[in-house]
Amino acid sequence: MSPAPIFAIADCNNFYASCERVFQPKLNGKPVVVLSNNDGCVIARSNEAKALGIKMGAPYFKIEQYAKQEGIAVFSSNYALYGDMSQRVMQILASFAPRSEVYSIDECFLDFTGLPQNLTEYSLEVCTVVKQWTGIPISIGIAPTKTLAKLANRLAKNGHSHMGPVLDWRTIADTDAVLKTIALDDLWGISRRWKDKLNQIGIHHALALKQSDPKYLRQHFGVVMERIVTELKGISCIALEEMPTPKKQILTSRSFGERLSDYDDLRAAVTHFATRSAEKCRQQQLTTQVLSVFIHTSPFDTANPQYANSATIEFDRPTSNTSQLIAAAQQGLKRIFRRGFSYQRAGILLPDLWSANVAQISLFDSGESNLRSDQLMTALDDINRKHGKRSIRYASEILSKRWQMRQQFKSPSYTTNIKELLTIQI
DNA sequence: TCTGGGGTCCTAGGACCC
DNA sequence: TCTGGGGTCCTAGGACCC
Repeated sequence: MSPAPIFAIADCNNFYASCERVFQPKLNGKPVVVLSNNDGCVIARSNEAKALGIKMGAPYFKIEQYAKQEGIAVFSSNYALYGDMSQRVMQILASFAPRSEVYSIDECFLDFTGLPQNLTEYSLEVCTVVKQWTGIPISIGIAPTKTLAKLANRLAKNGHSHMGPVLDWRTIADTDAVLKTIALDDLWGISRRWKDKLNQIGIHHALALKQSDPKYLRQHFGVVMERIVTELKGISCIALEEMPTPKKQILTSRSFGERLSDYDDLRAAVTHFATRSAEKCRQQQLTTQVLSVFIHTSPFDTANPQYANSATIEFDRPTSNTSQLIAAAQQGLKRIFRRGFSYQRAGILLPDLWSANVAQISLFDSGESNLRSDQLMTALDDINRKHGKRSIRYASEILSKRWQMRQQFKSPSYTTNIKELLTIQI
């Protein structure tokens, strides 16, 4: 019989805020927040910012005054930096376990099954090494199921562990007493709506959920809830997934820095999104059979007329060719664009992806023209990698820049752009 | 004036076939 | 033409995650 599984989840504390601090150590101990794209709302907060009452998702314009008054350091999001820091952290974490699963930009599941070490001490060492080598503080939760590991991690983060940033669920004397104190929406996979629905049938905390009948819950909530209950009981049914599963869809979309009503501005935006989508496809060695382009006005702008529409274009054969995606995107946009609206957002969705290797070749295709266009795309990607993103672009993308995001407080891309290296003055 | 972006999974219901 | 069951495929929408 194989040993009972042991999962750990390592989670970077306030990840985006911590990344910014690595390069500005004077911000240690100070409140820091990071804003979403377009500097719209708060998506990451240091502990000090949380203590000041800054809420996750708070619109920036509503807290701007307060932030200034309290001396909160504010950053636009810098995904080049966070992505690169994430890779460094993940690489270190993976070296501490036979198997690992990168779960999100700041979280990684580790398989600790059968390790001979004292797992609490071992995990404390992992935290120390990650902090020393990257500057990023992490917490680790350990348990027989992913759901309980996530919970243990949360408890450790909130200071409920005697071992600092690490909590092994199995060292807790009375786990049911702990579960009784846990709100339903503090569990992985349960959000406000389900919490309310569970409340309605008399389930008010994690212990009550654990003790309820999985089959009954399956009928009313589906198989996802059944799994959560089973995992709370300590029976693992959500496995570690080492191999990242190939993407099933690719979405590239943005809110604009300002409202747009001109066709040419939207065309430039949509061209950019199509270009990015094609690049993502090629990076992941995928091709797409279908492209869908959508535009809409702001749902918050109730004073003006609303409009939203999308158009879907099918290709003769699956492709990842930038020119083809742009052509389709512009064709679709022409179909759905209406004059007289203030557009807030547009995007490109590729909902039907194929592995580039198994892409079917249509009967009437000449193999040679495919090869030539593949070579052209490879050359394009190479040049842009070597000389910086966007060195070579399609003309219709650069006709307008008005759609671009507001990023008032963006830090340099210290680790990914040679021109933005950290400089130190002595 | 100002409210993110990119995903996944599951389910229900309709269309269609045998 | 009618009746009925069972299966598959597709899509839209709802729920969740970070």
